[in-house]
Amino acid sequence: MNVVTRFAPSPTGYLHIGGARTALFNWLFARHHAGTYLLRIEDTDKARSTDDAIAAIYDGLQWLGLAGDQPAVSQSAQSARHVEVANALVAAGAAYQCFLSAEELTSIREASKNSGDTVRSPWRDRGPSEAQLGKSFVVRMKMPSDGSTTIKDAVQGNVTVQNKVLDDMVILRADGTPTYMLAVVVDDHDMGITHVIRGDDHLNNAFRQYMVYKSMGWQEPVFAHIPLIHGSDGTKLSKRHGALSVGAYRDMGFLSDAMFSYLLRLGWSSGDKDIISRDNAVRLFDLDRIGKSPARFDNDKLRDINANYIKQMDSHSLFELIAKHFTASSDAAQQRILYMLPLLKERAKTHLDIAESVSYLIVDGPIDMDADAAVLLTNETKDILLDLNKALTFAKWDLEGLKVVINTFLEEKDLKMRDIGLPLRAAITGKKQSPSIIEIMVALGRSETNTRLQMACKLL
RNA sequence: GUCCCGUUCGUCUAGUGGUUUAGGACACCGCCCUUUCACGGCGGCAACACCGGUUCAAAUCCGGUACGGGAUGCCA
Repeated sequence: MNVVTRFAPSPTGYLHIGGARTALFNWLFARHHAGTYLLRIEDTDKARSTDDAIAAIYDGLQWLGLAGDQPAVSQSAQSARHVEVANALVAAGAAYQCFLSAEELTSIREASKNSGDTVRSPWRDRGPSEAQLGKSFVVRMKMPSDGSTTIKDAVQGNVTVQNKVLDDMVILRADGTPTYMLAVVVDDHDMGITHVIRGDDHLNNAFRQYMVYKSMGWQEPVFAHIPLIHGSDGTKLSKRHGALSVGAYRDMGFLSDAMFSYLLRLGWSSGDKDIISRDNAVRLFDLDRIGKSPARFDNDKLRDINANYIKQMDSHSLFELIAKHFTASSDAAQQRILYMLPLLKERAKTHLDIAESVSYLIVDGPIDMDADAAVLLTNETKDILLDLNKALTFAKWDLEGLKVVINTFLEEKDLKMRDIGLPLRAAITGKKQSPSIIEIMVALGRSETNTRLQMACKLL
């Protein structure tokens, strides 16, 4: 079978984490089966849909490498077709016109809540001859009142509901526009979707939609309802959990591949593997490896995965990433950063961590001194550092050369590296923490190191 | 209320009736490495929601309870 999947977001906001993972699973399943992955914008609710949201969704998908194989279909553009199907459904007796007023509906709902019975419109049993001409109506599906329906869900297994609990959903609004419940079925059918992979908040809807397939004599797709992603406290992901949009994670410095890898492992697994490349994911992905319980979003784990990807990056790619976040004052500064990058990336969770920590490599001449670093430079330590600076005059300026000179200096002064390491770092970087200070001296070069030691150690 | 789904360390998960003293990863703690912070190495803490049943044997199968989630919209 030629597999066709789709990701069908409603454009009411940015692409959020949950949507991104749904897109990912659809993309992966299609790729695994050498099928097609399509995009559809579910904008049947015109009031809530915006162009900005559509752009943001495309942007997020693009970043994750989950753009559709064909231009996205706009659901609202298909409304004539949806209406046509609705009319066919009415003609076949599978749907009916309902003239219930808002008040009547409310009281029926009220009554059904008390009795436990499903909401039913009296109009489902009235013939077309009783239609109230000129009055507005909606079109509802006529759900069977007995028997049961079983859906073989690829993730949830066999799920059965009694048909009598299915409500007569509205498929055409009073203004004649189609609802999502109808549009989703018609579009999935027309687009030849073979596998509907979506959030399990749609599991109940699947039974209602199933009736449309049956009434139209259409083959229903394979359903795969995947559990939603929850926040760290186990509740539905919402604003108070912090960032939700894919774009926000990109802005926080997370790599596309890391996000891809993390999202993949949220609810899906392949043995013990934690970090899975795109290629391997395509090769390994399968619906029956998707878990049935909701996963919580864990920022620490994401950061760890991202750190792994950062470590694997080559220096030049990494430099391009971080270079957007500062302006190097000279070519020399660029060379210093390139030299230090292998060391810097070992200690970073995101490339932003690196960009924020290299101020001492960017500038030439005097550097900004952090307060906690400044206190390490007492008059006593300044004297020692100035002496060291003199001793450095004839050092061979590479890692080994510097080590030799510094060790000799320490022996002569009867000191240990721990006695001068911190002040030396403070004087040269203006910081209390950094990678190996000797490596930094190598990166900075002789004259820049001398300058900084002299500037920082001027006695007051 | 009714219907549907779920429940293994704090978190993501491995586990598909005996291979399990329930494994890995993140987080946390300790030790080592070390000029600092990290990284890395080693070690530690820590889970089958509960109650019954089936079976020689159950985290795994069945039933119930509890808790969580979803649906019950002229939203998607």
